[in-house]
Amino acid sequence: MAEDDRAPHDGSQAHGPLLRKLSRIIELSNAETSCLQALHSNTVTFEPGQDILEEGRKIEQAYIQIDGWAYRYKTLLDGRRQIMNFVLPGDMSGIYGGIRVEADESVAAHTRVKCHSFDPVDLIELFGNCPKVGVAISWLVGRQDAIMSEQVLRVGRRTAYERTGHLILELLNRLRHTGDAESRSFELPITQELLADCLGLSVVHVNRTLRKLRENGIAHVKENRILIDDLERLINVTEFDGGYLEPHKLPPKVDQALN
Amino acid sequence: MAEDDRAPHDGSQAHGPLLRKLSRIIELSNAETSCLQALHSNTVTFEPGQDILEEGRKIEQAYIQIDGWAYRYKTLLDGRRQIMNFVLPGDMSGIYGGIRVEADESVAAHTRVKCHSFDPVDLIELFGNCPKVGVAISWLVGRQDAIMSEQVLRVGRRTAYERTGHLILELLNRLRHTGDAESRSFELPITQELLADCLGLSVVHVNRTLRKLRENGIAHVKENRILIDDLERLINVTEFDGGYLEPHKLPPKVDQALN
DNA sequence: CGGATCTTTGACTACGTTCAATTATTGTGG
DNA sequence: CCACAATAATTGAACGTAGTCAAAGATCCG
Repeated sequence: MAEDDRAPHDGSQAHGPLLRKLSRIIELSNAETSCLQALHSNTVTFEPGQDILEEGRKIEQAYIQIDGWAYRYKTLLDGRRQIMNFVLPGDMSGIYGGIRVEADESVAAHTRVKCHSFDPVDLIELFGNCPKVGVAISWLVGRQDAIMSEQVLRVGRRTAYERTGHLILELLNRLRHTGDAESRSFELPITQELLADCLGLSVVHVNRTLRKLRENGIAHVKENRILIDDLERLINVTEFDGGYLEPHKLPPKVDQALN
Repeated sequence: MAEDDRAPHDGSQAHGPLLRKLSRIIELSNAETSCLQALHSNTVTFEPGQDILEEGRKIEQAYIQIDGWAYRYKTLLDGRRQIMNFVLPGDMSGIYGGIRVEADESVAAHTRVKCHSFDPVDLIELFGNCPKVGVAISWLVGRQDAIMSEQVLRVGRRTAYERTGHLILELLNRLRHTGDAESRSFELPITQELLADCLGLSVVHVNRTLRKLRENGIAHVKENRILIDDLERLINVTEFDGGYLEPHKLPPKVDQALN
């Protein structure tokens, strides 16, 4: 799991999970790459349980996550908590810092989390100086938006069973984009309580749902890994269509406009 | 309700709901304003029920909504539908068109909807040519993101009663930013079925929830208007904090960087 | 006026929650 | 290396919020 971000996974670029992800949708020149690399100069580590950003507080730094699992969440006064989404290697936090002073959500590290930090205001300048990188970042933002959208559908209209299965597939696919998952399994270093707070369910019910998934021969958890036993059926049951996660090449018109 | 976008509401700018909203967070020069105005040259009208964008199809046009209610939604195969969010005057649709070819969600007009349309690729160029406008648009994107985030919390962790009340307050506040709501009431031209699909509830339950809200003297619907009878209590019950909707001035550092 | 759509209510059902207790599993210090 | 504490997973039983089904009013509109 712990990965050296200088070691390429499979012949792709050796610049860490963010560039690995971006290289699939847009071709960056050396100048542009180093433009992005400028955001990679600082490294910070957060310990499990530590807050990376806090709802309502000023966003001092933005982050590019390299390793570990974090999550974006909100809470209600009586303690109910909702996780919007997990933050995985290659994901960014706090990018609105230059524009929307206060954080709308909290972000916390669940495992030990390693990330690069930078001044969110730099991002604004980067959009001006390096439009192609701006487009790449916008693509990421759009993708996050699509993920959020699936999250609303999941929590709002899917049953507990569908919900759980669908999230598993989303995580599988997201992790595969950075080389952090095998074809049918991945490391899931989180508790059922986190899962519950992400799925809008109680811990007890998550547990029962996972059991049903296991009993049906669809997927099971073993030693902090999730193993998918019947991928096809899981896809069918959850109506999973990974299109929203996939990198598409940019429209040619845009590529021209940028060169 | 139907409003002439040349007629200022209250001494603010007379350039339609988008500029009215933006003028609260960022000062735009004449050059910048006309930069934005370039997106306002075409006008389209959609009839009730008509699709503005369709999930999975290419995004041909982006839109700035001037008037009417639309909604972004997704459906499951058996007909379950989840509304991500309502699209109100001053909101944009299809802005990722230049970057993410296919639409991740559908957008449909509920009332008659009037909007300006433009080529989403123009938006990319605009970011390069007119950074201040880029920042303004990014602010809008960030705000949408925050709204989505609240939607996840609402649907995932709030009770039906809290959910319904919270959405009412969100709509009230959003509409007030464009002058489309009074201080404690607004035109709600939608059916309970739409509300249900937004709240992740059944129509029947929405109906019962609205009744409870009415019986408790908190809010009631009359002639397609929602009237809030006890604003303070509604805010308390729903733990509503409108911060995520409010325009904040940009950090001074950013303002400098842009001039 | 008549048909269609929307709202409202009742009765019953069920999915998921809560409470409570038991059984792993993990981590820590002696 | 084990004992103990703490955390996490698992299961049962009872409950409750919200869903489904069905039917009766309202309202809208041509």
